[in-house]
Amino acid sequence: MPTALPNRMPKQTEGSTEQVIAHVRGLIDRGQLTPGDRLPAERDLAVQVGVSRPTIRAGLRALAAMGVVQSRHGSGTYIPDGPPVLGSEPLSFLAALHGFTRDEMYEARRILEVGAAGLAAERALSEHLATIAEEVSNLFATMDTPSVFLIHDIRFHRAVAQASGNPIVASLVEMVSALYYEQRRDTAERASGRDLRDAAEAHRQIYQAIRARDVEKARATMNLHLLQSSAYQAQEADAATPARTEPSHAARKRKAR
Amino acid sequence: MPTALPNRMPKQTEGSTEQVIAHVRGLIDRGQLTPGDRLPAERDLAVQVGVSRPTIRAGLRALAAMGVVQSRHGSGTYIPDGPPVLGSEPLSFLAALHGFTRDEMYEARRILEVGAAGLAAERALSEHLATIAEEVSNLFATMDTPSVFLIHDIRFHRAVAQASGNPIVASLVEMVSALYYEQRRDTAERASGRDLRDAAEAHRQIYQAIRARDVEKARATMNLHLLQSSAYQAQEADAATPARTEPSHAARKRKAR
DNA sequence: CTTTGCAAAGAGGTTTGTCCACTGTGGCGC
DNA sequence: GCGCCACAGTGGACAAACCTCTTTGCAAAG
Repeated sequence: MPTALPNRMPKQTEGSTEQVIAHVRGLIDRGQLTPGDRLPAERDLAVQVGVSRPTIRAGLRALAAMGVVQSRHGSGTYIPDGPPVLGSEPLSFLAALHGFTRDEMYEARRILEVGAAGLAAERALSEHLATIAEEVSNLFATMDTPSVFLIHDIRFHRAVAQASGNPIVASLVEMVSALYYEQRRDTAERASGRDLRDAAEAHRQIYQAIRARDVEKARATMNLHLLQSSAYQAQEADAATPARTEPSHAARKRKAR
Repeated sequence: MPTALPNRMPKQTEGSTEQVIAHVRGLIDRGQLTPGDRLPAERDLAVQVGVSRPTIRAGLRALAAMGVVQSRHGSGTYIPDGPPVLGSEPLSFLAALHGFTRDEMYEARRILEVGAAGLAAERALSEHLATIAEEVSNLFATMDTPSVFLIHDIRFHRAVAQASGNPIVASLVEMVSALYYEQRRDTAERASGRDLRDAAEAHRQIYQAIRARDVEKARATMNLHLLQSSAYQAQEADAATPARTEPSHAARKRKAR
């Protein structure tokens, strides 16, 4: 039994589960763990860190909840590859807990996406422009099926965020957009054909402004688009007001302290 | 074998740990769990959900990592009270994994905080103005101690974000600012006295624009302040160490153990 | 030689059982 | 009446299993 483990003493001063997170963080900072890599097996990690396997699992579970790692049953625990992504569940929980309104969400989207559109107009690469253009055409092609339209709507805004060239901004846009999508997919059918046509046209104008490298126009068109979308949805909500909506027990959300 | 027994229905069907998260989510959506409340004890939750206690712990650990709940040893697990907060660790891990640059971080801050400053100029309440003003005076009072100056710097920007009246925007600002603070507190001492004086003056101008309800000026002064801060820090970095960012041995991916 | 099928190894997922550390509170002694 | 302390309840951690899924490689069939 080879003893003399490197970390044996500070078990009590700090939580063991934070040791796991710190250990993984150390591996990342040291460059020994990059996107796409597989982490050591839980049983091996338990030996390395000097804690039990359930503790390792607790730490990995926390990292998975943060989106840092991703466990695949039977295969291993990996660091997600591809563009950086921030989980949207925390924001979703916050929305449920604090009762964020639709207007607040659209306002946050406006701030983020207007900025992203401005950056995209400055530095979008040709591949980004191609992706954006494709989604614009997809929007026009699916105006008759709101549920599919919504998917391309999301992809358009994601593409613009990517084109901003700033991964932090792109991640934030993605996070807030996910919240919008989550709320929207249930009510997408309410959208009128005219609204969808207006929306598609608005997206086209945003694309053209970005393509023309017109920063101010890109910001202005994106701002207008989101303001109009917010207004449309408010109208829909007004139209479909009273006792009609939720299929089951998800209806009442009143606070009863 | 009779399959659908109402009495005996274990959790074989789907991931047990997601059941825990879904259960808590259900409690929140149903309004039975609001900020400040205490969750049932782990042993009780295990009975309610129908899984074992370690599974409950795994779910709660994930929720804690998302910032949804907060466990206090010996007391219980609570839903955090106060303003909504998004954890900053996920963003910190993303920064370490994908090598976010300081410029990208300042750019994200600029987009968010310029928007927040504009909203604050529109609708800041008197209490918000008072907090902002106090931090401005604190900045001028602590120009000789950079580490303390940094604290009030953070508090000023947090106060502006709060004054925006949009909790989503405030949370996002907080998250990105935390990343800045984490990187900054180690190098705060490098700041020159002149830079701190300029920074304090910039904050004062932002405050005055917000107080005057001048939306455009609030946005412009905040934008300028963050651009200048970014430039200052770039100078500091150049002066201190010509090149020191990437981990030297980030190449080896093979486990050589 | 290629393709298909399956079994074994290895990975994460879950459970049961036990003990430890901390917190809050109420009762006991002073 | 006041302060100290023990107790019950809570989260934290460890251990030893067992299960399910994925991967992989080898053998049998074509």
